[in-house]
Amino acid sequence: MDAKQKKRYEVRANVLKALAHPSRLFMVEELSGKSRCVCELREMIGDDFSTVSKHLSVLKNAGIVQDTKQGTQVYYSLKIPCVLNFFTCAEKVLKQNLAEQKKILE
Amino acid sequence: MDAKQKKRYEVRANVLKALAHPSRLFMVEELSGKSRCVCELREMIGDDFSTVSKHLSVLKNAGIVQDTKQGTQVYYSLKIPCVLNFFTCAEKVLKQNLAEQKKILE
DNA sequence: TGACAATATGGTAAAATAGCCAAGTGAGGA
DNA sequence: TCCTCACTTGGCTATTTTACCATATTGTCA
Repeated sequence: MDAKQKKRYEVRANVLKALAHPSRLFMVEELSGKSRCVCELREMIGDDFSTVSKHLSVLKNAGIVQDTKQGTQVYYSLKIPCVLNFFTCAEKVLKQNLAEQKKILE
Repeated sequence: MDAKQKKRYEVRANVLKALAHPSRLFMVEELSGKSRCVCELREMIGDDFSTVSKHLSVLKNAGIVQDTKQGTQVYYSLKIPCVLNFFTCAEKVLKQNLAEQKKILE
């Protein structure tokens, strides 16, 4: 791998890294369809305001979500809907894993 | 989010986390189509043998790849091909990001 | 059997990440 | 204008991740 190729994979990995956290994954799914303000997400997740805010900025920096101010509130929405495909695939991986674990126990 | 839902997202995030590293992403793409032995992957990546081996075990533990021994070599192959979709989507995110950066510079 | 080749594993130091508290910002209402 | 609400940012510590080196392990071949 030369430097250029390496960079290519780094950049891609960063997108995945941004998604690879339970709360952020939850947010992304929650933002599919409708946009939500930080306070709504915070309530659903239950973490500190600052924690939720930082997670959102990670997603924003990765280019996955976008934000708009509406008065005193900030609304986030999903920018690239295809990230939802990750769920479908992750689900497949997990199902397969479960199936194999069952097989071992039989 | 109750404990059960939290667990659900944790498990999914773990699949993504396994993919969220440049070398591992490279391997997954490289393993699409044909299987490769550790030494081949090591040569392509250029890291230490132990490093490559550990990356592979991360992918294996996540259920993304599988391995078979052939004599003294270990061949890895992709178990769940849909992970390749990640690339397509990550690509879209990146393209969009680039397009926006260009807009800002104009 | 002994030695070597291909991997895996344990240990460890450095870097990155997560989540809390406290302090800062900015819009809207009293 | 001052206060408050909805966030964001900075600072800090605990945890996780990464990648190397050294040390097993395991199969092959002489």
